Amino acid sequence: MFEKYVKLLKENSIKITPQRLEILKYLDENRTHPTADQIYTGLKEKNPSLSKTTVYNSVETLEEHGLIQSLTISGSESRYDFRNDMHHHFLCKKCGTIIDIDIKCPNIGKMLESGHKVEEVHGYFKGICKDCMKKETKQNGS
Amino acid sequence: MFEKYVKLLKENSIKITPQRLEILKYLDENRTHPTADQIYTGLKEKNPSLSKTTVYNSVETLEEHGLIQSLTISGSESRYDFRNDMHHHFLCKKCGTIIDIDIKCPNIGKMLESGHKVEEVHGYFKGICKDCMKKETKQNGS
DNA sequence: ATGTTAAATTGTAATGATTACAACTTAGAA
DNA sequence: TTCTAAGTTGTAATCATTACAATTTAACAT
Ligand SMILES: [Mn+2]
Ligand SMILES: [Mn+2]
Ligand SMILES: [Zn+2]
Ligand SMILES: [Zn+2]
Repeated sequence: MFEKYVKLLKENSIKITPQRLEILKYLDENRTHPTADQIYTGLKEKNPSLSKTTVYNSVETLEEHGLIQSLTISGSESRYDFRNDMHHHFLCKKCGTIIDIDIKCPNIGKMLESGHKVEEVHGYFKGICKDCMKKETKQNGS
Repeated sequence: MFEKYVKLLKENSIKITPQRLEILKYLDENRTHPTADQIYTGLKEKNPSLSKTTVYNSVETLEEHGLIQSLTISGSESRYDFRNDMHHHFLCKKCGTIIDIDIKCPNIGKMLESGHKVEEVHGYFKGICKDCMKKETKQNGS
């Protein structure tokens, strides 16, 4: 059940705790880029002793070690992503969904020449997602 | 003094108020991507009656009309940019500076094919800026 | 120029996400 | 099994942002 996450934590010399395992598993199984609160609520029922502070502490640790990444796409709250590889995101202003966009940033080469040391790359698009566009079209009849 | 900003507001049919003119001028003259609080503090002395709520209201209006744009690069607070054209940013984790990166995103073409309606494009790089790298090199002697 | 009114400004209070902190618990090493 | 540094928990504090109601004002019509 948790072997995969135990392995991940061990490989990164992070202490193995039930809370961290649950949070990792939740993020792995919920690729919706959930907020800290969504992680907390999603796990609280099966883990009644879980504290929201622990969720914050855990995602911070996991991010520091590069196991997960956090997104500041929405402004009001951080979102967490099990995927730690570089990829872009699309935020739908209508339904709030955050979609993975699997494209590489071709600008990294230029950034390396700039003299700045690049450690993170974030690409965010915002607009109306495909599904919401379909719904709009239906309503308008156009 | 303010003709430029009066013109901008008029062109966009936004009511002209002293506060909006001051805020626009501040953003034009401070291309550091300041926070709402920095705008407020920067103007408060010369405009003692200014309210922080007005700063929030004003930047919201200005952004809605496309006169300025807001960045969610830092996570903890929004930053405002007089430039409204598409460009990328670099956030230095050491000194906190946000630098304009004048490159276009070559991925927009692909996004148009995706079926999603793209309204905003944000590209953020994070790391250590050129200046902070120089200082580090001096210290390490390497 | 004056009056009118919808919109803008202001100050304060409420909200909501995140962090600080101190007491308690536990994972992992010896 | 014992020990202890690290992790967890609950609560309180912080900080950015928003809500709201009273006051003021920009822009338009007279
Ligand atoms: Mn993702
Ligand atoms: Mn900029
Ligand atoms: Zn949508
Ligand atoms: Zn720097």
